[in-house]
Amino acid sequence: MNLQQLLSESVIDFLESTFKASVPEIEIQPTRKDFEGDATIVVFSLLRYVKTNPVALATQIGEYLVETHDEIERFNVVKGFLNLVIADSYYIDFFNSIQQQADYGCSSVTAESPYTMVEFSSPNTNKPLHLGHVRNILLGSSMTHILEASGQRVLSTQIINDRGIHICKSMLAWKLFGDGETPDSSGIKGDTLVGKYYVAFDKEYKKQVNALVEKGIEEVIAKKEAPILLQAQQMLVQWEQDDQEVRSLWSMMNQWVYDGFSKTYDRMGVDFDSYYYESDTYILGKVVVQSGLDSGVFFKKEDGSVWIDLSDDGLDEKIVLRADGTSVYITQDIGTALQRVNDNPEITGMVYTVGNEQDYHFKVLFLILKKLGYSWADHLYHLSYGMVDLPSGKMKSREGTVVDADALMTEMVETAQSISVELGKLEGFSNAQKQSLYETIGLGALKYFILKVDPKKRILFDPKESVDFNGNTGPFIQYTYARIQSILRKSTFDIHEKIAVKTLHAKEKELIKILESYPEIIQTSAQQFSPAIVANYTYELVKNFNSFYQNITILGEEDVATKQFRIQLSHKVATVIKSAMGLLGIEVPIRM
RNA sequence: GGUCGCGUAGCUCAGCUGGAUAGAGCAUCUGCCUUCUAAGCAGACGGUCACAGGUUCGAAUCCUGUCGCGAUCACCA
Repeated sequence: MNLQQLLSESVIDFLESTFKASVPEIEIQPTRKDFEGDATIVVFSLLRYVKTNPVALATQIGEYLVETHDEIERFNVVKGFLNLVIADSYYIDFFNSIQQQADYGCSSVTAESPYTMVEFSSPNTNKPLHLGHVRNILLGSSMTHILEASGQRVLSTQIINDRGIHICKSMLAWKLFGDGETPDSSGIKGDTLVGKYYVAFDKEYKKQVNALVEKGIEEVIAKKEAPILLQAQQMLVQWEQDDQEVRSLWSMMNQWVYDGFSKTYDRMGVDFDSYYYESDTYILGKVVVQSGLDSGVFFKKEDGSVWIDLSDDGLDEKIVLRADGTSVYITQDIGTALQRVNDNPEITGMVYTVGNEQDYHFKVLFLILKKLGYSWADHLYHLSYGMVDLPSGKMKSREGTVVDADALMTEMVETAQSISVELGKLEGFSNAQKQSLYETIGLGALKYFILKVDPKKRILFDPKESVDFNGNTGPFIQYTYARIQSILRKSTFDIHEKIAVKTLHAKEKELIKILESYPEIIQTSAQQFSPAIVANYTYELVKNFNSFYQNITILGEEDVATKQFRIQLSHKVATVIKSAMGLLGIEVPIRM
């Protein structure tokens, strides 16, 4: 039991025995820094149970606690606030207790732990990943780490939208204008190459539409009847009919894209435990629809289309199968969900990382799955996030106003390089070391920049201003970590040896208090599906360490015990920084 | 129009299970590199927490309404 719980129970007992008041809970919060003390009990809230004057009550509780708990050194009362001063020995003991724990903050997993599948990225196969995917991937990937640290078993996955008219467009354009170009022959990354033909299709399509309009055909009709579009549609039909030539072209170009994606994922440092392809799962939903039809969850209209009535839940009627028996989007999602549980029967829940423009879709999907009666349907979560906007407005892939993920990473790494060079850092490093550091710093800046913002909020991303390296940023945190490593390198102490310190400097105490809250931060972050909580916590820890670092001598301390304690404290701060940054998928360098 | 989300310093964001005088970074200005890495530290300046009501000892935080921005309300995915 921690001190908070101990004090809280103690106060409850005290109020019970002295005032015959049964108080359900005592909330203890950190004391504001302008007041003396470490923990504060707000007595106002107790006045409901004990009719008395707040100051008198606070004083009584304070006296009782000082008398009964060695950890409470003294107290002061300001209005209805009881500020408790906790003895240094408590913090020192606490620090010693966590000092050896390598995985401090993380909960262990048992066979009974929840088993969650996290879906993220989920790209189309007709174009490269862009800035929007970057946010998605970073959020989803980071959540897998955070959920694991909070004590869950986690599987990461993605559903790849590998079928449909959009891929046919790329395929067709490649056939028409490609001249046999391949990633190998051109040296272009596979996904980029396929994306190039998607743009080529659109260019030709627009040209044809304009030509038709000039001939006096209405624009609406021209858009539907441009020959190249009809050809693409024909190709889709051929695909569905299993036409050998189309299928093999499709396989080949999709493979190019996967090879390209996998390079991007590698560079970002993310991976997946499994992959699902819509071409495999789009039929499965239909089976579920049939069984739901049998059990009365769905109903059929005269034209043969299948619907679900969600009006009792405040939503509309929703179609789940077209009159011609083909799937709609939600049919596929139902099928995919089921397929995943079939493949991994132990799954107890799923997380979908998808932009907030699909909030309604997931509300409907989850409700349908619940109505179908699946046990895991109670643990579905839509990790919804805001769009990434550019200063120029919305990103449109067809208009070339997207920020390509690969180009973005390269740009970040180059920025890291030019700033490093300008500052004259990294002298004496080999070229390979430098390059690897630029990569770590540039990507750290990008990842942190995106993850520190509450997922719900929109991000305005200005590529020109790029990303800052000062203040609440990835590089600042990495830099602090590197400095600590430098101290540890220069110190000759054994970090594991126990030492006896009697009193704490205010900055030391502050650091220990922040370390104390780390396990709670991980849990909150997991519950709220927000890596931003971990990110902002890490910044606070780092900021406090920097203040400590600049204002207190560590290596130069005369008193050996104090010196050693400070080194150990620094070491622990470093391990927590590394752990927290690991949850965000960000590397920390030993030197920079 | 219905539904959902957002609105906090000039800018980018924390804080939101109700607590004391509202928190950082950037930008602007002051100091601090012969001393553990100055990508840093210490400080100054900067606020009608969109607006109006309500709930109560107490509201940026909870409730209602208004305004602004965005998303969504397809037999698209």
